[in-house]
Amino acid sequence: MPRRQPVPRAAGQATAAESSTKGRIEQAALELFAAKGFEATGIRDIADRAGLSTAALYHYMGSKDELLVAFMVESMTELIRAARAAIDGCDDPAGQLAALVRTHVGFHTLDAQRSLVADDELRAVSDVAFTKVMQLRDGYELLWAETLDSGARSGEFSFVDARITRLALLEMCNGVARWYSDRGPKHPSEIADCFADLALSMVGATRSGQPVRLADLRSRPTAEILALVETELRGSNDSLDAAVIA
Amino acid sequence: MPRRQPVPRAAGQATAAESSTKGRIEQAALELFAAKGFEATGIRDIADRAGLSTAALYHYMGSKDELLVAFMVESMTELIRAARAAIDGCDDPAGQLAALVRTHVGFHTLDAQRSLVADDELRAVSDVAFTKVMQLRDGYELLWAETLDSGARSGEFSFVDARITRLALLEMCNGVARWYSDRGPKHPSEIADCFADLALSMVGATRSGQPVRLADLRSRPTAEILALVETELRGSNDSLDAAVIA
DNA sequence: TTGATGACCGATCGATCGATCGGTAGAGTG
DNA sequence: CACTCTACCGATCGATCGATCGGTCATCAA
Repeated sequence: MPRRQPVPRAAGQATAAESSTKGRIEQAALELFAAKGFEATGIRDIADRAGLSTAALYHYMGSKDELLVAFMVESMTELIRAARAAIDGCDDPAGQLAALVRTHVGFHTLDAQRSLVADDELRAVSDVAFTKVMQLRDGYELLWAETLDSGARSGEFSFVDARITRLALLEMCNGVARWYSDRGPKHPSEIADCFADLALSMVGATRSGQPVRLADLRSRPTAEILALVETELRGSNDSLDAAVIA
Repeated sequence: MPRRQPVPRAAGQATAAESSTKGRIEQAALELFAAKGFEATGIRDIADRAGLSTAALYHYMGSKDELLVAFMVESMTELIRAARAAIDGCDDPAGQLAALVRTHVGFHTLDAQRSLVADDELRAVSDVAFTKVMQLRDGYELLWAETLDSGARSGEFSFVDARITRLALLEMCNGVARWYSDRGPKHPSEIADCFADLALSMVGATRSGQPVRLADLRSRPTAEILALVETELRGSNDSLDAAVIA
């Protein structure tokens, strides 16, 4: 029975997540976690999909739990970085909100599986990792809270309760990863734009009495924001290249 | 070791879900499914929490899967009935939307655990049950789709895409069961009102050019809608009484 | 040619899974 | 008193769980 050869890889060359054995394992695990849930996915399922034995899995990973935690930490870290970059230099609340929403929705469409797992499997991780992921999430939600607060203070936004509005916004945007399909009728950028308008309406964004829409904003174009998201996604999907470059 | 006596129960008397052994099992299972997820919950966990042996469990239930499916079918059926009752006699789209949102949010706060399980564990049920639950859910979402469509046709609503708006609304409302706590600062009725306003803003509800809020509607009061929800919840939480009455 | 290293596998560990068995205690019925 | 029924329980079933063991084969540097 032939063994798999080590994958030749030139430094700096772009490498898809599935081309390395470790990448194949992560991709297999991600697909199964997203489709069946973490608890319902066995290591034999992962091994089968990756085309390996269960023993070989442990040559590349620590444990099933560590795999999940890695997905979550990576996902949240990249999302935070993308969001910071998207609102950077944007000082009006409406523009910030539109940037946050489009970044979040872009992330949840372009990497729907990892986003879904990161959002929904928190209860499966142990106390230590749970705390770490929750801290990341709190930091991310702070970006939203600050944007909503500044909009409310300046009078550009009007809503009854900031906390409830933030929770509603975030759940609405998280939900994208639950129904999005790349075979659906809408491109991620269309969905992102649509959600930005929904969010602006939701918070009652107005300027000189008139409702503000995405088209009215002198804001970063959606293509630019999605490019930011893709940069973050590419950054971790092949951590090998990052190691080579460093 | 003393055996548990059969619980004496007068016909028609109100009976909390936990007072019968079957009710205790369902309550225990529900709490665990909601907290840890269906797959992560073992029948030994359920038995321990209900104060029984695992063998005794099967005196009252068919299987772990049947328990889950029952939760889902009950939950969806009651939600549909409550929603139909809430929009009954309400012919303006804004009033219908406000009724749907408040019913949904009421349901997801007053029975947060069952709502959470019904929404999030669909992937754990087998093909046959999956189809059945999906049909129920499709029927429910049709109520929302029709309301959004009629509002768009009449010009009272304005949004870019009806499907995306519906999905965003539903995910936003489903999310309530994920963060609601009865020890939180807001009463279910306050959350429901807040969400109704968010939804009306989101769909761009206007009347003669002015934004429509919940307070502007000649709509069923929230207390009345929550009472409808509670009636539905009471209806199934003690199926024993229903059997006695029938 | 040898020795080290990376990539992997077959076999198997103890634990836990959902579910079932043959029972037993006690209340109710005739 | 005998019988039935409900309400359970201890023991255990085969299956599957995540994880680990001691290997084997191929590559490559010395």
